[in-house]
Amino acid sequence: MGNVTIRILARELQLSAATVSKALADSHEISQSTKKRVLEMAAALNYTPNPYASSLRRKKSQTIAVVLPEVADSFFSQAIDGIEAIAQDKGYHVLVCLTHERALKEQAILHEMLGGRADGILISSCSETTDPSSILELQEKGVPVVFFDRVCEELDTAKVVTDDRSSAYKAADHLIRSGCKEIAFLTISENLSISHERIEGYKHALEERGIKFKKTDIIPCTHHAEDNIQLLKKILSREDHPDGIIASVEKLAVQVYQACHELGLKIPEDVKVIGFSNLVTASLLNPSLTTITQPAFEMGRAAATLLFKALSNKSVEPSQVVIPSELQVRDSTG
Amino acid sequence: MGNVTIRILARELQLSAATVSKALADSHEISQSTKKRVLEMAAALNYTPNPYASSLRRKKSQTIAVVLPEVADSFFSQAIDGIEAIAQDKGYHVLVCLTHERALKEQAILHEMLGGRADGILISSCSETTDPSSILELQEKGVPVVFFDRVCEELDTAKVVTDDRSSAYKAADHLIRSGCKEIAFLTISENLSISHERIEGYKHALEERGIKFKKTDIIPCTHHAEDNIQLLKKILSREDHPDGIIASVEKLAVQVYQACHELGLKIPEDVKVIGFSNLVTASLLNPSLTTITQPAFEMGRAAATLLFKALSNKSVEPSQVVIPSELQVRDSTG
DNA sequence: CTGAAAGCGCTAACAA
DNA sequence: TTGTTAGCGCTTTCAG
Repeated sequence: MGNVTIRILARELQLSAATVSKALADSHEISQSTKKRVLEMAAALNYTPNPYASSLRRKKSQTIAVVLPEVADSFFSQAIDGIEAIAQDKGYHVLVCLTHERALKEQAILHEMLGGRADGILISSCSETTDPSSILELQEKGVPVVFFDRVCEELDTAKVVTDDRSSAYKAADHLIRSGCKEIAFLTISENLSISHERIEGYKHALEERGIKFKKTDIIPCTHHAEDNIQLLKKILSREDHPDGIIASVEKLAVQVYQACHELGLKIPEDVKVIGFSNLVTASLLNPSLTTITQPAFEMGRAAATLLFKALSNKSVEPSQVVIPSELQVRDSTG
Repeated sequence: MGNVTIRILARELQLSAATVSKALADSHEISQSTKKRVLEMAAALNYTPNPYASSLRRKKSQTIAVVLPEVADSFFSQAIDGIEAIAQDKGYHVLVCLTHERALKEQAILHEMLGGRADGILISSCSETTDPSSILELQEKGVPVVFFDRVCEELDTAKVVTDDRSSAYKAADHLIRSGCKEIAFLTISENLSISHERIEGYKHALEERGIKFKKTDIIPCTHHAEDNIQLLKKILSREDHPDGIIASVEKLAVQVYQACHELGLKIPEDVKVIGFSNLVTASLLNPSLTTITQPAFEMGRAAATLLFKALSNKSVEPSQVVIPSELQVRDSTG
């Protein structure tokens, strides 16, 4: 590889490696003139530091890991943009680790993080049950962990969430006001904190409006689009199908549209639809989709900001930040 | 940090560090019984290797870097999913580096990669001009670089692209057959290889159908949605506005819809639209959007596969893989 | 202000 | 089959 190392720079400059290292780090104990010489030589020889040597020595990787279910989802990709904006600003790298909604994968990733690959972790947990042990170990080791969106309630970490419960309340309330009598609630996993919160908000709205909650209106969906569409078609083909649907996950909203299209059902006449979604195309859909829009980018930024605060303070305060979502009424509930 | 190291394992087991290291690597020169003991002790003490020590020593990071403009774009996020699927399978990590379409940022990232942070690089270059020097240096250092989608023509690297030229040809041809007389072509950067290819295909179709190419029909757009929408509204407000639009970038297709909505223009009656896009919602838009759908996931997979081939072979053949896109005719050109 | 020495945790030669 | 030794490239005392 014949790489240019600090030693080589030092030899060329007739200096010690230590001095060169300090000069490159802009240490105050090095004279301006030496710094200048070092920097020039570094540029001339096209020196690039070996990050791993530095990490090993300093026990810091200048890297944060983002652990999340997938990236092909508007919420997550926007959140990554927010995270990355902060990280880049702080001179940190972002390792993206996808769990594909598999608890085992998530555990493996987190366990691996114990090795010190990342200085801090941002996580939006997968829909299967989260095993808190690795998280706890990470915290014990002083690796700050910040949950965002899909948090783990049992854990005492910093968290960034949106107002899931009241958003779901608003969604359900809006549907009821629009005339819906039976509202189905689509979810991917009931043991996910946000699902739970959202279901509570939904229930609350029903209660308040004197509609009795039917357990069968909570529709557990899968991660397979086709299966969901089949299921939705079955439900929507019934004589007494729901006249309102809340899709608590972006993808599910799309699938409802697909199912309706295939069945020839009219939105909002036959069924009104509202989705938790960050789709840029929401307003362009046929019909335009009423959404609960989450502040994805801001949540990413906020989570990263909390993480870096923990990283500098060394004190990991388990604060909780709530950034409100917004109900955007469009034609699908009109 | 009191981390469990190989030395500690060795001490507990009354073995040498080397033996433990080899046992953990499942080396053939270690007896089964010793391996078993080591593994058990490692599990008992919850040992996790320090990846940076290993990287430093082996001069391999087990990490690949993906350098791309942004992640909040269906093409890129799907491509990442494809890349990650392969990387995870090979036991590699994925560092996502965003350029935000800034050439300087891209250069900085690539330069930094010279330090050995990643064993290989996947890149879809930004829309500003790419400086090939860092890429060349990386190649000289034996770091394989694979371009995908937005390739750099001057560089002799492995590349994964789609059939941009013939796709654009098909798009333009389809519009002409649908009755369009003047077709605007929206692009974000003309010095981007794919823009160039696509424009060529577009020109070719015009020529073949006896429509004279007007340079003013190539509309250079920006990365600011609002600016683009203003521009589009200006163009579409003209008496003699184009009756067909090819959006060569996913976001631009969405912006055309927005501009038309705001102006009250009807798609496809007033203007027909076709977009290079991987939007899952394309078929649900109002009206459904005719697309050139790129094989994003497959391109990601293919690029990663090429990279790993280079990583194992040590021979970086500058092969070029072309995966065709698909014209999906929908109502926006009906 | 500069340098010498030590070592982060791991692994590759080489020896035993 | 196991152990000894050395060192990846960097940073951090501590001494000069």
